[in-house]
Amino acid sequence: MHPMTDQPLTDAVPPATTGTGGVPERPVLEGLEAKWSAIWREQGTYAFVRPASRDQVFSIDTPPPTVSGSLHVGHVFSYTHTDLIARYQRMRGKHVFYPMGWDDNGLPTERRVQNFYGVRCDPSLPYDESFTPPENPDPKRQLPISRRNFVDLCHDLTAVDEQAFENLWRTLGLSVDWQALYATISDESRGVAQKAFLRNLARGEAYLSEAPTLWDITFQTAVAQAELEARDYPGHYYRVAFHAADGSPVHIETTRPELIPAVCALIAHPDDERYTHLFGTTVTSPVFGVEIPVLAHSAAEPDKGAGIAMCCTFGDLTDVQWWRELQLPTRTVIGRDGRLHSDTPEWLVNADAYAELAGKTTFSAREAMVGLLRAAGDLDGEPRPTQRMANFYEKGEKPLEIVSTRQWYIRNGGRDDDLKQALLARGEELIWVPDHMRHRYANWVNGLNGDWLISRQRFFGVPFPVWYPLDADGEPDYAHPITAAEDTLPVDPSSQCPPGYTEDQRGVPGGFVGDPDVMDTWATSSLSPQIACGWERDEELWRLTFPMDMAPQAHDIIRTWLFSRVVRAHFEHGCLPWRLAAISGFVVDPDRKKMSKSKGNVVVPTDILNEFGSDAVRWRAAMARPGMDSPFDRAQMKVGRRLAMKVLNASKFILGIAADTPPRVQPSEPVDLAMLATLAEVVEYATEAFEAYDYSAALDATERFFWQFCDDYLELVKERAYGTPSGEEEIDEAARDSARAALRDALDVLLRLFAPFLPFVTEEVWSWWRKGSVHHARWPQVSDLAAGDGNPALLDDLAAALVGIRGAKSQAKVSMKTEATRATFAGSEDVIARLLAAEDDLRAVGRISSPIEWRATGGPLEVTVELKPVEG
RNA sequence: GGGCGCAUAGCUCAGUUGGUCAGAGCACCUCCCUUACAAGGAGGGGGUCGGCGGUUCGAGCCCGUCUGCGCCCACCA
Repeated sequence: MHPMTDQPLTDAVPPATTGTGGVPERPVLEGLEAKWSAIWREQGTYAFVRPASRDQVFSIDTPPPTVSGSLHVGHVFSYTHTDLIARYQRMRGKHVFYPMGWDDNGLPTERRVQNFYGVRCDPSLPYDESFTPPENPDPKRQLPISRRNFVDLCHDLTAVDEQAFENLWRTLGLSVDWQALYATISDESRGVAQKAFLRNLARGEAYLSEAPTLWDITFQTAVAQAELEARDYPGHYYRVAFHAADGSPVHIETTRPELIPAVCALIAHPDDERYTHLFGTTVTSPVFGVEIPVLAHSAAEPDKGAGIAMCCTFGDLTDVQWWRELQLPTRTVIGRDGRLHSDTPEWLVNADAYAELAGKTTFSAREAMVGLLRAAGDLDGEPRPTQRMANFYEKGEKPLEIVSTRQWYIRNGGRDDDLKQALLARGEELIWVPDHMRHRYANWVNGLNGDWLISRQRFFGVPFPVWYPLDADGEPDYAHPITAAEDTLPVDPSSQCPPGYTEDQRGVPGGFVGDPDVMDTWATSSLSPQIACGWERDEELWRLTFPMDMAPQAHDIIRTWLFSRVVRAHFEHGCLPWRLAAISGFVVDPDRKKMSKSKGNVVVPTDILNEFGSDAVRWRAAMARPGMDSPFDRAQMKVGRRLAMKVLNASKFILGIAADTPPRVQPSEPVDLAMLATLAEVVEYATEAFEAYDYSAALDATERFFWQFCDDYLELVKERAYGTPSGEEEIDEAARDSARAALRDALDVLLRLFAPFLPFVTEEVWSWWRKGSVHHARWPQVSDLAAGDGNPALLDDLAAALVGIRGAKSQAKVSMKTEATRATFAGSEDVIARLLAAEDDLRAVGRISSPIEWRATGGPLEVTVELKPVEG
């Protein structure tokens, strides 16, 4: 089925073969991405082939990117980091399960569809079969369309977006198995999300509750704690007088005077002597004359504002706490659209004044309220400007309101200490790379103050698979939801009817109504392991891949995606969803600011991939260590490009000399053995580094060796390997073949060491002389290198000797090919002894025409060179 | 306010258990068009390893402390 993946791992040094392409005259980087990504696709190079047992598998919970968003270099870097590990594991012989997912449901897609097509969803409209989107969309005047038409457009647009994402990933060379592709809006994903939800519900881990909820007035949906973002928000302090029974004023300070009609208590700290005499008494509110109790609560902070606060339903989360713990009445004035109710609240004593506020936005109502307070003489002094932090929905632009709504929750330890401790223990159990990221998890779990709100009052998402029976008055019975049977999933309760009912009973007394909400996108993506690994749909795949090996992701979604997956797996399977979390840093702009669209500092990945090539960009990504933020620097890309080019050129050179060296020919010269011994150390080091997920260290060691290999070793053995000595000496075939065998073996190993980082050039070179894909070649081992008793120190000595020779020529400002008529090497006995073994190579590279003089001085290496005077 | 991380050449960063550890690349300067490579090659200048204490025969490396920077969380009175 997959010819490339079914064949055994390539031997370290297979019989020399000439690849189909052969070595080109002038190798180039251009076109390698297109060429090899097409071949990999055709040959199924990265397809997951199921082995017999779990321990042969390395499975990866790939982050499903939000396809309605745009990718920037940060994504390119972090996905590359995952791919480096995947490729390493594959070369180690693991069957790598590396799926890709598209996160295409949810609010981001809805927003993009609204803007792209100039439409909005109106669930009350009927489906229009002949609907086509407006030709000239006007984002300001969005065309209302039915829910089904809207969802159709969401599917249409995500399909286009997903193709662009796939193309980018293929160009970047991600070795994902595109057969294992999933989308969070697919039937399968919806089925998994609904099934997991029903299981949670049956076990009491999910529940429906009417409670104060953080509410975004723009999107008109509830949002979860994990989606909050505290931002600076300018406002004013208003000093407002309430009135005690004896008429004396009690001043509070507020930034939201428009909430005065919603006040249900004044609250101060029990120990605050300024207010102890008022506890248990009542005051009347300004303008509206409502009688308000003055109460004590320890959450009141004496040094904040006036030290006594007005508690409204609801201004902030502290209000919710007071309202709950002091059992205060609910006096809601702000609606789901963020405007004050048009109807006058019945608890207001002086109700007429409310007409000034009714139907207004909070902003306008505030202005009007200040006018009323001023007129009543209850505004003390002038408003004072202030800058405070307010909670925003991370995708929203207006501060969140708190409104009481009925929502679905999943328990997450926010209201249950036993569960919290169990989830903290899961965080302890998980291996984190880098390790300190575990603190962010613990920090977040410890700070939870409520369960996980998963329902959203939106349209493009996974519906809740429940209906509610309607009583004789047509009122839903929320306490007894009708759940879908597992074998009917996925279901859409707005178009399908519950078991035991018929469609004509929808919405009529005694009938039923479908739950209108959808799950938040995290409620689906929290099940990415269950979706990708075939939970209860493909038992064999599940057994082979779950729990997964690695969860790669960036640190910003530890509190959302990582935590929610832990919660779901803990409930459903009683284990972690993976062994290890690999946390990537961000790519930041040169000023170390996070890249974001609004700052205009985003670097478009396709641009740099086109300009420098994928291998170059991958090289730069690999330089960013796990978890470290990395500033974007265009100049660095050039370095990666140079490396990729160097691999092509050096390989071409080596293969021109050594491609046909028979396998039985083994290196024997001390210089060659020294080089191989050094390379063996690199193999050892790089392997250890990869085992510790430190791809940067593996690359660093490989690259360091490679440059020295090119600059020194290649130059040293060039002439010997050619077998064309300049003098009249006879060709030493054994010495020549030693160099050729060493070059052959070194290249073979180097290509494999570089393969995870530079998949395109290494595959290209591999194809010149090897069969199969380098990406299925076995990861190199020390035993691949016949280094014998080679001494790595010799290579360093030679490097120092070369610096001496080259330095002399450089200082004389002459060409490197200038003849040296005399050369003296003085140094410690050890060094001289070692260098003596390479005398011929040194003479060749230095163009030294006379015998070298050696002196053992015991001091550091000193090189003296006499140069032939330049003629003319 | 709580937590975490970082501070080494102009820039980006390595420096594994304390003993050639003062390094690499970029940038900069000089030179070389050498038959793998001019989007190249060779050579070179450049840092009191954030400050102050301490442990030690010896400290970028360990401990304490201070300063600066970044990130996460909390913070609408």
